[in-house]
Amino acid sequence: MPAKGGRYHHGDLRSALVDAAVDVIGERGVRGFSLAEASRRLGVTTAAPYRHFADRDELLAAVTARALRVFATMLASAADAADTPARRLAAMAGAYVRFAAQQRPLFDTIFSSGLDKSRYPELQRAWEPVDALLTVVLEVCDGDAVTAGALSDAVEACAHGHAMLFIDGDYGQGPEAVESAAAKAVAAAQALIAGRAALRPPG
Amino acid sequence: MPAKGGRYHHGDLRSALVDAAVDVIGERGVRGFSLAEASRRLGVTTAAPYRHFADRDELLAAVTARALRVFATMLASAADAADTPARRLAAMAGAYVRFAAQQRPLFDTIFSSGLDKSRYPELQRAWEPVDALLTVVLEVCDGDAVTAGALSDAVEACAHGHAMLFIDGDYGQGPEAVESAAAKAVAAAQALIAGRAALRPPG
DNA sequence: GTCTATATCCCGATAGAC
DNA sequence: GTCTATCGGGATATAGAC
Repeated sequence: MPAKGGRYHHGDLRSALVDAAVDVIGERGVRGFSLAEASRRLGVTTAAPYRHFADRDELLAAVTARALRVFATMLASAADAADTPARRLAAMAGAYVRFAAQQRPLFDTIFSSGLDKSRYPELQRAWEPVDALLTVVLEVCDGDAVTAGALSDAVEACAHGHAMLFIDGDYGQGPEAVESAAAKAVAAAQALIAGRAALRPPG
Repeated sequence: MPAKGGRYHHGDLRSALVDAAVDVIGERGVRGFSLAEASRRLGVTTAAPYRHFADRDELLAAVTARALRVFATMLASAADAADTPARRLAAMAGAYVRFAAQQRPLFDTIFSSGLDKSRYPELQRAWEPVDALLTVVLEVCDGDAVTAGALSDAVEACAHGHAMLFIDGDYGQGPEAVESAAAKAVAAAQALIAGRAALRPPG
């Protein structure tokens, strides 16, 4: 906590800036984020961040990396609580929606930052644990890689779509709407698993 | 066409501004859009738009309304080309993805403008034709409204998710990637239809 | 219906002091 | 490692002339 109007000397401005950025994004959206505003909230001048980040986008990348760690953790713990591969996959779809709802600034940052991912190797690395989690589909499909790839895409798309529709307010607001949306995502994943024969590419 | 540096007197600046806005959004994204830039491209001053729109957001709302009309048209013509309710639903999922790919500025505007929809009745009206198209699911489910509602949500979410993943570049670029992504959305819709029994809310 | 001119605000980024 | 000071740029929006 910086003293009001005082200087900020606790030596972890870098990390504090990431926190502040999340707050700003939560209130004003990704597009409303600015280095200046984050600095102001910490009681430092707008010049200070440049000791720790080359520019605005680099801070945004740091926020994204943190967001992806949280995301992967939520998906993993949902998967761990289920007892079959199919249930694990469905549970991750539900966790996907809950992450969007409960950590909306992080979700927005991951998917709407507008950052050119290829320019930030840090981000590509941060995505890997998330992608790895989707490999459970291989077990669901008994090692059939073609069907597994299709199922993986479909479940991911479906979970993402439910998350977006929830955020858009189509399912209402409040904790009960979150659970309702998550349940829809779980059910859709189960339906996709059940109907996965239709997913195989033509031919 | 405004003369270079000349005045703009053709009397349809309002409509021209919507066109220009689409161009700007196509090049810089929704968040890069500004009234000033759109004005500049038409050779008018930044004050001119205020004769036609109260503020920046009102122009953005006009763009969104136009985008929704195009969207509804694409979905409808895809549905018309299919011969069974189930195929119509699946065809709309494919058209959803194609719209995102072929009319990306419009898609972005609809889903990422950050506009508070409840404040623009014009937008709520513009959504109605799109929502109405999804009622084909009732036929797919033989009038079972509960399953139909769940199936409708699932297909919409899935199509939306595939569109987003395509835009994010996860499926590659180019016309062939578009068709691939659209095919995935169609297949996913079919899988959801096939597995729709799993979609019914618990109980 | 558009222009000129202007007021106001915010942002990113840098140089140099401490 | 942070501050002071500042530059340059771009946006929204308004007032008043034509």
